[in-house]
Amino acid sequence: MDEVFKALADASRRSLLDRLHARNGQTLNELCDGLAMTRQAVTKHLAILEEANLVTTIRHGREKLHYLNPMPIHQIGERWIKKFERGKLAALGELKRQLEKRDE
Amino acid sequence: MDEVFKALADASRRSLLDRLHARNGQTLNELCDGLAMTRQAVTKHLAILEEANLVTTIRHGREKLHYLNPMPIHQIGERWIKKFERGKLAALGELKRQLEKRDE
DNA sequence: TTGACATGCAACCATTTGGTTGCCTATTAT
DNA sequence: ATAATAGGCAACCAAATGGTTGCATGTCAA
Repeated sequence: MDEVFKALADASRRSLLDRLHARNGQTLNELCDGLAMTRQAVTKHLAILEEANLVTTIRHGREKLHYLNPMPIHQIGERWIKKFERGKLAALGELKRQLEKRDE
Repeated sequence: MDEVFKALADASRRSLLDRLHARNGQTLNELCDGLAMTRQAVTKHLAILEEANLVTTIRHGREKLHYLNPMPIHQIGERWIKKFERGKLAALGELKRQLEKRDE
């Protein structure tokens, strides 16, 4: 779980996921296109995404195809975000109440 | 958005949010209890959470009360995670297909 | 078979991060 | 008044992070 949060903490990595979301199964060089980074930097980012199981790769000859694995993102939604959804309104209400009390 | 992701990337900070989720409106010292960290380290974490708008504080005499603001978490769920929910099954299907093709 | 293409590996670098210690200030209780 | 309590500030530090460059390797096409 921690690895997933850490992987998502970087904007470049999130944009790589976005690109794979738009078109799955891209090669390393395709994913580099248009990014203001060297290929090696992208390689490192993809390694982190792979480590976090957000991306799965398949070698196909001299190419390496990258596929998005949406499960970890889904799990963060289920196991973490939803916990804060419950009680969200209560927390907001309390926050509002306390902010108002401040001005007494 | 980036600030929120970065704030959530640290396990200590997520645990602080958990604690506030369990009991809202705690003081700095209360939040320090049981953590293997100095008070100053916790202060820094809370500052990052505050910066990301995940926590709002109210001074009350010499105490500083910390309140959870669940909105940024909610927004990440809405604006980011849900995007990957759509097409999740398609992506998983394609992933499976490619993984099988690998063994041909 | 030889050159071009796709990727991998390793060393290096600056900056950020997560933490510490030491001391200072403000508020409350005795 | 004074001691204890709650928190703030600043300097410092080691390790992690995000990036680079240079070179090596494997694979495909002419």
